Amino acid sequence: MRLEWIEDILAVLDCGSLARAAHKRSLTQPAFTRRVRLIEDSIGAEIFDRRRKPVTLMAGVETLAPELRDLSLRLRKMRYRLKTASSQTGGALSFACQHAITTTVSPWIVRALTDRNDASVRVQSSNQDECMMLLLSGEVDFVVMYTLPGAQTALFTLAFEALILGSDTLIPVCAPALRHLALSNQIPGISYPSDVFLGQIFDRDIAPRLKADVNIATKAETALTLAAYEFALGGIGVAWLPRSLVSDSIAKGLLISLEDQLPAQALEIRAFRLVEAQNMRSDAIWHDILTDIELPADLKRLPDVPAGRVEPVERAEK
Amino acid sequence: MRLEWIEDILAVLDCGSLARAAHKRSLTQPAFTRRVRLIEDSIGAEIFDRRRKPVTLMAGVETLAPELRDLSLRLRKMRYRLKTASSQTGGALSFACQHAITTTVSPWIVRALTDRNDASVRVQSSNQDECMMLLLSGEVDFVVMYTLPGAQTALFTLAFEALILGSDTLIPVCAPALRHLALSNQIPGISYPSDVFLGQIFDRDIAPRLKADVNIATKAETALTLAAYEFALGGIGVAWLPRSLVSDSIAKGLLISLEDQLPAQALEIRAFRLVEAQNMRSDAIWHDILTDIELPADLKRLPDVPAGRVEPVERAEK
DNA sequence: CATCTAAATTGCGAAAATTGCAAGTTTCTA
DNA sequence: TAGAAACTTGCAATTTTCGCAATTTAGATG
Repeated sequence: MRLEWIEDILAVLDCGSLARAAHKRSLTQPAFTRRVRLIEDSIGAEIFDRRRKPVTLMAGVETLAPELRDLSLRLRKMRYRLKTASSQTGGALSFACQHAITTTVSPWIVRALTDRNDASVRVQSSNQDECMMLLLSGEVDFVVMYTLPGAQTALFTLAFEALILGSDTLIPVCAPALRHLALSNQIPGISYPSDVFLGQIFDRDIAPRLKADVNIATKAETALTLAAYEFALGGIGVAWLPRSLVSDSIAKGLLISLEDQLPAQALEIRAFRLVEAQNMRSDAIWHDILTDIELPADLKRLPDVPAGRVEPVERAEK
Repeated sequence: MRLEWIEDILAVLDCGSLARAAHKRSLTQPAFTRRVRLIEDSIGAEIFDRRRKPVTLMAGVETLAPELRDLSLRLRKMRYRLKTASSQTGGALSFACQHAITTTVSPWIVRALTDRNDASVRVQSSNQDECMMLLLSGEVDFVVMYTLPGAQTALFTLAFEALILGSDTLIPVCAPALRHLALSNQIPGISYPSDVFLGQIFDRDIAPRLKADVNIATKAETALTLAAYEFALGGIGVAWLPRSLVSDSIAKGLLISLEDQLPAQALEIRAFRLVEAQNMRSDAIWHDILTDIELPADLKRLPDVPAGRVEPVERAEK
């Protein structure tokens, strides 16, 4: 039995097919098929239902999902505790943020923390799911993520305490040379894979608002906001990027904003932490520093959104 | 994180050195050293304290031992539940017993169960530790093991319910041709490794009672009672074997008992089950069949030992 | 019913991991 | 200060794991 296997099984459950699960687990699809069969062989029973084409879990196994999730989490916690049991990283405060946040918001947070606190700060960036796992396994003290204004992204349960740090907007931009194309009905686009957060935002909240006769032809796809930024600068196509990231380039005329012609999407920047397991130091930081951190102008909290602590959002199944 | 790793770590904790842990985990010592380093590399921290020569766990890691044991058990349980979730073995009742029991007592139990019950019965034999793990992980309904008369073998906690099925005696036997040697001061012996149950019995309860001037020269060592039996028949040396196993051979003159000259050790045959997690059927079997199972004469309960349910024995650390 | 397509499996060669054996090192112990 | 026990390293053989390409299979479509 391995943590790896448990996560493979859960990936199949969550994704609904081997192909998508393979992608989630960063393997080619044939390799994942084999690994899944290895798991079955090791355990000595059929775990996956191969009678239908999108392979799913056997009915009996789905019942075990909650226990599997719990084990996955506890194993991650154990790994982390083993890691820190001897080599006391001790003093360092750590947080995680989505890749897209790393370049815009996180420097301000790090500065705010180091200004008022002598302890060192560790930052790591990852995708949304992984950020939450880092938080749940105790590996980081808090996470900073983009969320949709208002409320319920998946995964946020009563176990989290949230704090709005600021706001941002995902705006369509392109190189000035592309202006004529961007106003046509056949727009060259730089898109995000639909399994990363920004890709989901695009698919769910931006794409539906495009004019019916407008078609976006994906020229490039990347999961990394910074790569999309470079592509946009290079004139590959139109990219939806956080305003905070591109405001400089727009001011310099390297990029132009298309938000008058194409839909944009407001985003909130929130910090989350576990309500349980808080130590004094991280508590002080949470209240003293994060609640009124001074972000640059284009990341300021929107006036109509109440700042400060918000109620934990409604529980949602993934 | 793997179940394998957790058990490796616990083996080091329990054995107190890499060498012994390697043996327990059935690897050569160099291979185990490497695996242990692989674990450390994967986790990214020192887990083992190499400053002293018998390598031990880092102090901080020992703290995590209870959690590690719990995870180990839950992973085993999960493996079993995954195995049985789809392919409902359903009807079959199953039990495990020590290797030494398999040939003597278990046939009678199987017969008693199949006589009164239509369901099929699964038996597996293993060593003592593994039997307990099978029981704890729910993989078997009960286990049957030799114990010392009276009480506290290791590992038995309040979570178990015990039942005395019968008694047996570990007696010294040899081929008739060896009688003269067996009565000398230099006895050729067939011994058990000290990490199996019968080996521990021998080291702790039989060897100390040998006359001071008697020396046993180990000619052969085996963990399997049946192998020791064959060795004894083949005239390799003196072996301590359950009376029930050798009574036939003694009657036929193939072996002779040396219990007048050398120490013997009475053993109890007990069944154990978890007090929790009992279903109706296994409960009925426990009470109706096991409590007054009819064993052959040489396995009968000793008259001075009260039959029937006994109180759970005292908790003991391994 | 034929055809098409998404999804899963299989063949194969390369890269990586794992292990045992033999030969060192290091650290206790007497 | 030997000697021994306990651990580490070198090395070669074996096994696993993986990606790519080709093939098969279950549903969907016309």
